[in-house]
Amino acid sequence: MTGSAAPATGSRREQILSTAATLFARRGFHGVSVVDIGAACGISGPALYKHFVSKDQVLAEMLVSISERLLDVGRHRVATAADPADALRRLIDWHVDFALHHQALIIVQDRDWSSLPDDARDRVRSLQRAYVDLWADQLRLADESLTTDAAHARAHATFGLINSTPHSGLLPEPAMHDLLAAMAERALGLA
Amino acid sequence: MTGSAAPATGSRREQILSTAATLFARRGFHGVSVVDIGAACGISGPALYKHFVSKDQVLAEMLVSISERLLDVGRHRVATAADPADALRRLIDWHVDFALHHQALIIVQDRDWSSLPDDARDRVRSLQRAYVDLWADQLRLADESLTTDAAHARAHATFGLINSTPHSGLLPEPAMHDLLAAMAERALGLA
DNA sequence: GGGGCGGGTTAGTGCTCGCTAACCTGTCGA
DNA sequence: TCGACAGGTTAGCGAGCACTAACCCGCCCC
Repeated sequence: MTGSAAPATGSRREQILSTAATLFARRGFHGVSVVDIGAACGISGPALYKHFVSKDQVLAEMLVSISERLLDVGRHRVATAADPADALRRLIDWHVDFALHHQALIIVQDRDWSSLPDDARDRVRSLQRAYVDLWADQLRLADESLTTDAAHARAHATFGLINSTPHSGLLPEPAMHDLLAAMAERALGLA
Repeated sequence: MTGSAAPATGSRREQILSTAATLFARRGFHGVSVVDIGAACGISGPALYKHFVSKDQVLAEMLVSISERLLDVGRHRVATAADPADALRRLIDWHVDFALHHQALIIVQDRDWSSLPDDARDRVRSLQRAYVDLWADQLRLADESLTTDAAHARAHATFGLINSTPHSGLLPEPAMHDLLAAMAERALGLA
């Protein structure tokens, strides 16, 4: 159930979403005005309200949709895996891929989630919780001595490792992918 | 109220710094007003300007001082290490320790550094660069096949792993310390 | 015992922001 | 041909912000 009755052709809408993501990543949600967003899209200021009901909603739509996507694809990867260790490797691969291709969203998600309106924040949090659980479940299947808290802590640490990529875009993409995936696998003891 | 046994010099200042760090971590620099900071300190609003020249300066002082401390202690740990692998283990230990005891500062540092005034931002960035170099140098000494870019990327990823701790304060502190240090060592191939 | 002063107060200023109002225009279906 | 409407414009409002001004009060030193 993604964003219900959207007029399928949202090219301006999507331009706004991706432009806003970049700006939010750079200066933070509260550091970017609707005039800034408009200007970066070639329109100006209040024209944004022809497409979104509020500035908050831009953020909300951005974060809800990526949380849904992370979880959906993650679930699919787990479902098609051979065993827990394989599932974890496929989760790592997916998360690294996502982080490398959506660096701005990664930054915004963990910096500005607290600026979300209440309902969207609840939704994002429950999606994220489900995503962490997905990882934690596989971790516990792969190592039965793990408590749920320890499994969650390991998952969070791995996200931190992978999500660090926007802070150091030094390597070309395939090399960066391999490096992060290898480090994550070793960190989780899959090496 | 406060009359007795107050550590005389700068106590208000430091109360403001630590209170502000907590608030900035929770809602972001731009999401916290000077009135909020004052209220959380038991004084109100503009009283802050008796201690700091601006709201920006509160952030600046906070981030510069922790960047200096990270680097200073880090350098000392390296200087007193037996070999590169030992140095890396000691760096990991120090960073984990710092992250666990200053969770708010960790969050603020990588979320709000871009809100710093120019001079402070330059200073923080150069301190952080020196700190990353400290790690990268040891990584290259421990593994001579590493390029400098690859070493920097590994260091950043390790920071991401360790700095994830504010996102999951699930485990008691010593257990969390051990878990993060072990994951970091494995991620860097020191296990 | 009076004055400098550190550290607090409240009132107010000017700016920026999110958002609304009112208006304009090109496109397109009947 | 026309009129509805999607998507743009500028003007302006009200709130909230960082910061200043002006004042106050207890403490310490001479």
